Amino acid sequence: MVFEGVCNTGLSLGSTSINNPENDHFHESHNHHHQHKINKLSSLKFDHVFPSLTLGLSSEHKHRAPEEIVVSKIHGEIESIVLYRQGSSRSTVSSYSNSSVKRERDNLSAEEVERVSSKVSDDQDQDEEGSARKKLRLTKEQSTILEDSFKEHTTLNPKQKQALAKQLNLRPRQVEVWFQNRRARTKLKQTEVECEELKKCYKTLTDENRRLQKELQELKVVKITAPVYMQMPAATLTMCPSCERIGDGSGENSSKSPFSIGAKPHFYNPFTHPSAAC
DNA sequence: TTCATATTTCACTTTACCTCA
DNA sequence: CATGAGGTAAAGTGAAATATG
Repeated sequence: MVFEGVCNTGLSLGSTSINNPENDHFHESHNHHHQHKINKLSSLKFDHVFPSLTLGLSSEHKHRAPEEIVVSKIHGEIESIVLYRQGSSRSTVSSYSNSSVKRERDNLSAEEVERVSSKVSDDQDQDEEGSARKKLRLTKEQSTILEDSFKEHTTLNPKQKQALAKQLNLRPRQVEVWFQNRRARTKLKQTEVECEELKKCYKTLTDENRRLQKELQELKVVKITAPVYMQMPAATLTMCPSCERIGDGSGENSSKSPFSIGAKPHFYNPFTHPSAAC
């Protein structure tokens, strides 16, 4: 049905959850549940792997650079534990920027970017204590690679995430956040497109409805002023022998229904009969 | 089967940064 | 040049779904 094909935009309420089918035995903690997770991680028993391992994590302040723990676990065994610290020039080369840096960056080589980044990071080290969080700005190169990756797959499995993070010199969490936001942007755009389609559909149906109302009014007037058969030449009228209804014997409709009146049915159900535009 | 816990994703929100009037 | 408004994107938060033991 055309209405479904074009007007069914797929808009629906409710959320969907996409599970990653390639989910393996790799686990990573999240910043956004950081305090939460740290508490949980602190209670994890790593003793069988690292008998004397202790996680010396400070409690997180909301506006303080959070640490991140990445626990790689392959086939049930902990392979590595990586501690990241956002905002530290030693832990990440990624590109924090201030306004001047951003303007410069787009025209810089990777090497230069790194230099600028470390400059910024060094600046940040000075006010690391108690400073507000700084926002990462991705370089053009990083964005391009992420976009390319997104074209291939809109979700990442942990291995892909890890590899991409390594390639881009970002933390896995940052790659993950980028994909989350990218998916959200895609969805928003799609919703906007669907909204426009629905608006068009609505307009078409409104026009159709107006036209049909007008036609109905005209038919009512005709019915009041004279019976239909009175307006037709007598020669074109035939009488149904069984029900004694009158119809015109001419035209294409006569073959289908010799007793029908009018050339075509004008009353559409938009949900079963597509309107012109939908 | 039920329950607790861990992980991932989503929707929504906050916040830093950028652009422009 | 300074500044405030508005937009955008990175990151934070809580909840739901799902997997696992």
